[in-house]
Order: sequence, then C-alpha cells, then structure tokens
Amino acid sequence: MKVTCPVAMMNKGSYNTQSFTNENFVKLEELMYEQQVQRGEKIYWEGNDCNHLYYLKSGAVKLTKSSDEGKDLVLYHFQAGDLFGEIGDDSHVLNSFSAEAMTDCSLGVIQQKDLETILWQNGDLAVEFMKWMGYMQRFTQTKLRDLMFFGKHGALASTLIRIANTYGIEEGNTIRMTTKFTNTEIADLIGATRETVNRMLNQLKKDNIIAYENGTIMIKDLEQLKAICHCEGCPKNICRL
Amino acid sequence: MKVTCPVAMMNKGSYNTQSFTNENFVKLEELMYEQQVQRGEKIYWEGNDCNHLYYLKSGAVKLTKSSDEGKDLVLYHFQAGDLFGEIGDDSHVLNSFSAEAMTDCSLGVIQQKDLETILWQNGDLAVEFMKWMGYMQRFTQTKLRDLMFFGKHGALASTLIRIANTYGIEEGNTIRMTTKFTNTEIADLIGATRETVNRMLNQLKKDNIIAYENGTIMIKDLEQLKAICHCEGCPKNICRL
DNA sequence: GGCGAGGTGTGATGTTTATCACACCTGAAT
DNA sequence: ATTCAGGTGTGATAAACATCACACCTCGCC
Repeated sequence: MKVTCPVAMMNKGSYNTQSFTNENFVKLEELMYEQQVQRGEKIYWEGNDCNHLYYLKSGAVKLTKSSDEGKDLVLYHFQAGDLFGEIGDDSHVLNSFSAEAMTDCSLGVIQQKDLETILWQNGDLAVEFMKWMGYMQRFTQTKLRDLMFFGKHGALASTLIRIANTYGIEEGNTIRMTTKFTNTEIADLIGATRETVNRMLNQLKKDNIIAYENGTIMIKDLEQLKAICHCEGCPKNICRL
Repeated sequence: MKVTCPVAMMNKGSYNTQSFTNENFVKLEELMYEQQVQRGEKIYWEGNDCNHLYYLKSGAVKLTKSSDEGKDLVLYHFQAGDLFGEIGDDSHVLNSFSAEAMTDCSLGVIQQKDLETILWQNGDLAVEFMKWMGYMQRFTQTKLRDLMFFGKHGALASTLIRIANTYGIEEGNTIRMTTKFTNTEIADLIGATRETVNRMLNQLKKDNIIAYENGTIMIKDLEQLKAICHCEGCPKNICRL
C-alpha cells in the first residue's frame, strides 16, 4: 500500500497560500491530480479556456504575456507552495496570460468544477479562497503601480526589492539573492529592454546600491532602492515577484 | 409601511455583477446599508484598512492611486450596478487604491464580516462571488497589458475602445459617447500627460479615426483603433473602464 | 584546446514622451 | 458685460528609453 504524505505538511509555507488553514488546504489537495512539466514547457496558453487551478509542488513557473512581435512581459513568478491559475465564469472565458515552467515542475491540478463543488460544500474554504483571490488582486495592483509610476528606474528598484523578498537572504547589512537573474529576465519583468536594464544596473553598482558576487546580485543599500521606487512599505507577502 | 423595491430588480444590469443570479444578489443586498456620498468625496482611502465591499446604486466612482507628486492614475470607473472594494485577510490589510465619487452617489455598503458569514452559509453565492473576483482580476490584468504593451498611443486607443464599450451607443458606423471626457481625465486613465493626450487625439481627428461633436468623442473607425492597440477582441464585459 | 551559444557592456543615434511656456477659448458666476 | 476658472492647442526643449551595432567575455561541450 502506498503512503502519500500530504503536500500540505511539506511545503505549504508560501505566502501565496497562507490564506489557507492546513485542514482546508488538505481538502484542496484531495482534488488535485499530479502533472509533471519540463523546463520551458507551457502549462497553459493565453487564449485557451481557463478552467484549472494549479498548485506548484516543486519547481518554478512564470506567468507571461507575449506581444505579437516577440516582446515578453512577465507578471508573476511562482515557487513551490504557490497556487495559481485563472478563474472563469461558465461563458468560455480565456486566459489572458500564459504559464511557463522555468524549471522542471511538479504540479497539482484542480479542475474548476471540482473546486466549485468543494467551495459550495465548505464555507470555511470558500471564505479562505476568497481571501486568496483578494491577495492575488492586490498583488497585481501593486505591480501595476510599480510599473507605471516612477519610470523604468522605479520599476527596476521595486523589482529588485521584490526579488530580494522572494529569493533573498539577509547577511548583516546586505541581502544576497539565492538565484541568478539575467538582464533579459529582469527586463521582461519590468517591460524594458536588456540594454536599459544593463545600464541601470551598472549605475546602481557605481552608486554602491547593489553589488555582484559570482553572478548573483546583492543589495547593499535597501533604503536607497526604496527611495527610488517611493516604496510604500507593503507587506512582504505582497511585495514579491 | 414602507415598501422597498430590491435594487436587484432595478439596475443589476452591469456586466460587473453579471456573475450573480438575482436570487443570490438579493442575499447580498440584504447585507447592505445605505451610504450617500457627494461628488468629489472619497469613499475609501489608499492606506486605510480594507474591510468593506460597495455596491454602486447610482452615480459614478473612480478608483485612483496618487503619487506623492500629485500624479493620478485611474484604474477603474464604476457605474450604477457595479460592485467594488478590496478583500483582505484578517491581518490588517490596506487598500492599495482610493475610491472617489465622480458624481453624487448612492451606495450599498457590505461589511466584510457579513460577507464572510453569508458566503460561509451559502455555497451558491460563494461560487458566484469567486467568479466575480476572477472577473475583476482578469480586468486588472488586461488593463496592465494595455498600458504596458503599445506605448501611449496603444494605451489611448484601448482606452477609447473601453470608453466606447462603457459609455458609447452605436449610430450606424460610428459610436457616440454619452459622456464627456476632458484630456486630463483621459491622461489619468493611461498614465500620460494632458499635452500628450491632446496631441494624440488631434492626430486621430486628422486621420478621421475619431471626431468631436459638441464636446463628446465619436469613434469613426473602430478597426483602426483596434489595430493601434493590437486588440485581441476581449469580450466587452472585460474591455471597459 | 577550440567552438559556439548565450550573456554582458557600451557608444551612437532616433523615437517617444514629459516639461515648460503661453495663447486662446468657453461658460458659469458676479 | 466682465471676470475668472478650467479647459484646449501648440511650439520649443529636454529627458527617458529603445534600437542598432559591435566587441568581448564566459562556460559547457566536442
């Protein structure tokens, strides 16, 4: 007999799913079926019907929108423990973004119909689920603010802070990222070109606001970064990639 | 004895609340208490605790974010029949935008705690509410796309289409807006300056894509506008202000 | 150890958008 | 009828950002 260790016990540590109590999360988990995707594969495409929710057990996923001329805008990064997907009504609603695996991923897939059934049965879960959706909405809104308000410099500064909140570890006065980012990846996160990002990052280096250490970014002066994007001090669970 | 005519019967025609069946909407309505606000007043402020939902019975409301140096970004317009507000978890979550009355308004206010209770009791409503939130989320995402992807020209074109879908009536080949918009109002909707909007609108006039008739905009060539913003043909309930 | 793909760094140049400055127009209030 | 606030129109200029072009630098792989 196969013993399954509930994911809920393992890695439901992400801020993204903090809305859920363990008890209720297990109920969601019972609806999931397993799916594996390889690095670079799409989990769903913009323009497809949206009727699934995904729980990321391991790996990393980005939500992107591509314009017809090859430009990419990356809206979110998801990590192990995150829940993502779009919710439609019954009228054949289409995804507005694509989800792409950045690494090999292990997913739990929930069908919207099953989700509806369990929300219908379970008031506790419904309330928690609503809070999760509110969380996602606020997240999108703050991202929009960061991208629109203080130019590309502001967008970059806020993105560096978001990276730090998502992938950073504090070491005294500096924050070290645990993941490498190429200039192009950062550019896609802020809707700018690689060259612009490169020049801005080098300027930040000169100003001793950031530093590089074997390829990973370190933030030396968080306050300066916050000043550049007029940081409002959102809680860390919102201010992430 | 006072007879109250349920709002649900009167003006629950907005796309924004189409997720709800009349039966369930009436349940929401029972939670509402009435509030009147005057033109120019704030209904809630960014930075305040968010624990209310608002149903707009009459009037018009905009959701705005203001930067420290007086710039305003307007994210949504709400009309009679729309539901709006932010949902928080229990941890003292703050509004990221402000809601301001553009005209005198009559509101139905729902406390989040009451909402939670009724969602908890009523599975049907919970499922419909979830769909409404999914709708709002997609709406925000498409707005973000429109603002980021095709420059200010694209943002203006898409905003004109959104205005048309929200306030326009078809007259043969042209669409006439039923509301006037100043250049500044449009500028705030797309995160540009009044001057830029003015120049772009005049260019569109020269190109016979739009026209003015005693102060209101008329769209003469919708297809051209769609081309400018690479319109993806989102359904009208999403593509609105 | 050399090759090639993908990443970085940087100048020159062009486009887009904001800023400043000011003229004019319109309509409601005195 | 005059005034004044708020809106429009437009030139000149500057700042922000993209584009193009190319050099160079990795690092895994044959």
